[in-house]
Amino acid sequence: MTDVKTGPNPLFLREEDLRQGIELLFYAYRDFTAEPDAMLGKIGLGRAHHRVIYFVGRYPGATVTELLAILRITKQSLSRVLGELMEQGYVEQRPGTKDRRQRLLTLTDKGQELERQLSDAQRARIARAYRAAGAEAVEGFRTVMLGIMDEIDRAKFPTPRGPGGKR
Amino acid sequence: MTDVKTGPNPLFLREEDLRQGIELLFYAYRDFTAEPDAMLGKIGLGRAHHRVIYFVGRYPGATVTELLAILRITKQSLSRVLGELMEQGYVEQRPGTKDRRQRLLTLTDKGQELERQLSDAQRARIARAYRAAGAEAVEGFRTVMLGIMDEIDRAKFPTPRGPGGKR
DNA sequence: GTTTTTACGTCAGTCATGTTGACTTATTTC
DNA sequence: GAAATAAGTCAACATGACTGACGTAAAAAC
Repeated sequence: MTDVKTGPNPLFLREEDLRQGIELLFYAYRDFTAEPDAMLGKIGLGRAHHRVIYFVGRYPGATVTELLAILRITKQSLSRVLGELMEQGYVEQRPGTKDRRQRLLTLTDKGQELERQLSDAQRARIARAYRAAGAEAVEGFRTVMLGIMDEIDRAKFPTPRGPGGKR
Repeated sequence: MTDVKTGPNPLFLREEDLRQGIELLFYAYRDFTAEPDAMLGKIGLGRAHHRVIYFVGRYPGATVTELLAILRITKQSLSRVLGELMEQGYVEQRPGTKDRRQRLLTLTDKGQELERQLSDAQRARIARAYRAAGAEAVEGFRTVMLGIMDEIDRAKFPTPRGPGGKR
């Protein structure tokens, strides 16, 4: 108890600090997803559809296998969601040219429009938080979030270059 | 377009930066929840049970209404999960003393033990990320996460006091 | 050139977690 | 005493995940 030893490195981790980290993730994620979820509900879609639309928009021409690796869900789960999105004209697929077994996925115009609307709410939230926090805090955020995620996906986030400015 | 006005503040936000923020949240949360989910699966519980156990452990004597405000789910959803946890001896309730309509929730020893096991995986993940990132980055993480969540719950995270050290 | 692996799809059944809506009981507040 | 609040309950339903089994086409390996 009274674990208050002041070292030269201010980073000693109390129970309290770690608990706070857990809760920050819970609350931030809860609120981060609330707006898109509400929009999706109105058109009869769910969060799973948002994720697929988001990542197909992010990686146009992605294959089903690539999507599965990102989402970490089963083929059967993805299949239903993807099927609904294609049936409703948000996503299209075409056979791969190099490998004709593959289905390369892209967003239709309708899909891009929905993607934009959904992610705009999230982008605005991130932008607001980033602006209020400042560039240095954003770098810290980035570093910690990368440390929280599994190592395997960190390569998706290349080291940022400042805007030619200081440093 | 080309919204690139470089002010004295180096924080100008490109599409790319915001997109990256969205993805950091997705990947970090995905991996943050994976380990407890796997443990819970083995004993026939799910993430919803973890959340209840976590917050009852965090706020011993919390009422059902308080829990509902934190989790933002319906009473009926909570009721099922809470019922299972009580039936299986993880959570207990006793009537409130000041207001006898209330049910004050606490973890049993068994519940505390499970809470510890589940959250240990998450605490270890946070601790690893914090240590690798350093104190300054952690402060930035905290600031940005607070900015992402709705204002209403920020009061749950009082401004940290350094350990009597620098600053 | 046959075998094996891979990419994708599908059918069927199940489970966990959330929702809405209606209604009840006990207790506190006005 | 009436109204509001805290909690619980029943019923029906939607979503998003899972396992397991099986099928097809194409590419890769032998």
